[in-house]
Amino acid sequence: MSPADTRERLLDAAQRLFVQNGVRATSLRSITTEADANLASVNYYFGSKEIMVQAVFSRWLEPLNKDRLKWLDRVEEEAGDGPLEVEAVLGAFLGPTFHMMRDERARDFPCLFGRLHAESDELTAAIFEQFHDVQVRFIQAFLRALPHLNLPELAWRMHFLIGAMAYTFGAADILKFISKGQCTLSDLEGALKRLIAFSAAGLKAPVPNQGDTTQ
Amino acid sequence: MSPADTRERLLDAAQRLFVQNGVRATSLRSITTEADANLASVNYYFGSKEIMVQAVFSRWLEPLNKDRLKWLDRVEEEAGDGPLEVEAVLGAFLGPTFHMMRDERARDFPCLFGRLHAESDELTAAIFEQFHDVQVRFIQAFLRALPHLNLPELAWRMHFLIGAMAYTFGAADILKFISKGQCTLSDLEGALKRLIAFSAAGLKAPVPNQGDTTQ
DNA sequence: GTCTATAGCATGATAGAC
DNA sequence: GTCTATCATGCTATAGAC
Repeated sequence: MSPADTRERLLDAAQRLFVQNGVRATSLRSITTEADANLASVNYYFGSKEIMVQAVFSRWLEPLNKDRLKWLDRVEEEAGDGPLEVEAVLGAFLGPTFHMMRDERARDFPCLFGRLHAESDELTAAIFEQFHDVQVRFIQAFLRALPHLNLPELAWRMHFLIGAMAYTFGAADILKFISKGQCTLSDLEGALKRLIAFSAAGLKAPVPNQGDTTQ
Repeated sequence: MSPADTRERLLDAAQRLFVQNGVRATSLRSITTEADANLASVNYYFGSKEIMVQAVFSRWLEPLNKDRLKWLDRVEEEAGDGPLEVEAVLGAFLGPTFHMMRDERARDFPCLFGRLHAESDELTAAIFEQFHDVQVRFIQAFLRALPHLNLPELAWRMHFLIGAMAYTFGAADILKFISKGQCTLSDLEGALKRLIAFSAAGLKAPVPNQGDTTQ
């Protein structure tokens, strides 16, 4: 059932517990117990809790971001010299995360990542550095798809978009609460479609009048 | 400078440290040191750390939610029997939070609350129960302002909206990162206007075709 | 590679003097 | 109300047997 390799079992167990209780609140003891491994194994395989936390995140974040870029490559290729569709760029940005939830072992990673934002640390800062390439490429793509936005306006709207995404995964229980149990994340296609529809409309909205757009 | 009352000083210090380091990671020792009070004072005034955490949140959340309802009363009154404007309902929902940031003592509460979502607990569940009235009233108002949405579709969109809001306050450093330092939360009016424009467009967007809308 | 045992430290809570 | 001192517990990390 679970992989034989202790190192992988530790990562799986840590990920599961991080989702449930947060990174800080999860002890090495609970991880090694859950992984059916020895307390000392974490330090044997990783050297410290912090390095292990990094490993938990990098394990899925790296392929996830590669997926996003590959997907964006395809979208840009198909568009050629023509206009770039916002919905397509959004699909490249959001799709891989939703797709990830079809893989049983990666399933709870989007939830974990959604929750990470609140536990910001020196630790978190290191993780967000992995987004540099994705950030640069998607800013370019969005600017091309949304010629009515300048960089600061786009930055605000990407921020709202990322918030909506992070919250969708990290706070699914609140969705259930709002909808009186009628909405859950289990319909992944529907959720993705809804998030794209919502944020495409938000991104396309005209910029409201104001004085200074740089703050 | 700081209020003379120890109890208040403890709440202020706790709030400040919770924003910086998270609730779980903040020790009673650091709180009492920051508040210039004795280690035993937390247990003297509150009985336990958990009760104090509740107090930190209730202190601002209660007036905040009352503000939202009063603001919504006014919006509904002005609309009379006519149509209800989405932007006005959004103003009632979001405005009080932004307004709160003008009060020096409450300033970092929206950030704290934005970050809370990721530290969900039995503790958090109790806090979210304070939203019952606000939730009921705003769902009604949004349904009236957005007749093309049914409850499940609205619930999804409110979820996206709350995510964007929580992230705006809780992850302002990421906004700075995306915009290469050009965007900050310091222009509150601008931020509120942008968030309303973005989410009004998202809420108004037509519902994309799909089979089942209940999941 | 896996285990036990434990060092060294920080935590929340409390008892009791003032 | 405020303080010191301390308890019991839990934590990360490591040393060293097997």
